[in-house]
Amino acid sequence: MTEDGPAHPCVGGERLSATFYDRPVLQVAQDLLGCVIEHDRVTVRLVEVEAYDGERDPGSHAYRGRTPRTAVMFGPPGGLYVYFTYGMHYCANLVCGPPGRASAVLLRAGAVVAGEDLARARRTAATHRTIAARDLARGPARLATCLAFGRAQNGVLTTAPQSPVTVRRGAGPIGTVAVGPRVGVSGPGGDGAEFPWRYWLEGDRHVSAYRPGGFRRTRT
DNA sequence: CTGCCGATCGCCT
DNA sequence: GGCGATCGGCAGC
Repeated sequence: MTEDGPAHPCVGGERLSATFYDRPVLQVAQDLLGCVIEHDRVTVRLVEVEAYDGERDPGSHAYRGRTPRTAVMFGPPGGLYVYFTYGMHYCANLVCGPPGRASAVLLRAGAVVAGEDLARARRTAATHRTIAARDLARGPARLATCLAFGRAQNGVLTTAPQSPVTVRRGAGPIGTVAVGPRVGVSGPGGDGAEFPWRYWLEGDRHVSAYRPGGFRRTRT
């Protein structure tokens, strides 16, 4: 491999660099669509993501400042932020620039393009059900399960040469990018009017089915 | 397909 | 003590 000049943007196989992540989060989020993420023999092509801005976005875990849980988001771009939620699920984000701003992109859904049998085994072990290929990584916690993401992967720097988690450009065209409200975000801006920061590949069957406007019912 | 609901526990107030 | 950046089962259309 040579160090001369940047890789051609359409060539697959090159790991995304710190430069890729060290840009505004909305830009990084859109550019991640069509990219592939690999860990422990399973590869997923990203078809749906959401952007979170640690400074101006009340929906971000980092909005209220740095805590032990959110520390990774304040670290270098390209870091993997894995968090545990609802008492049973893990979700994964990629940290973006500028450094220290605590912005990140939530990986919401993808298509398993390699290691399908292993991905299915992981999902089956978690659910004790048979899973259709389309549903393997259709949702942030499902995607994390396919890739075997857990506490051990929190803080992994995906741009490091020996990183166990790699993110690369996809090979083919990505088609049309759709934009809309984020899923499951409540509170100020939760309706998506202020932060339409969910991006997905239009028409892709692997995009999660959860309604962007899914209203949370206040308990009566 | 849609809507409703419970599971389950770490995090923050 | 309250509430999630969720998921799967079930009922109903």
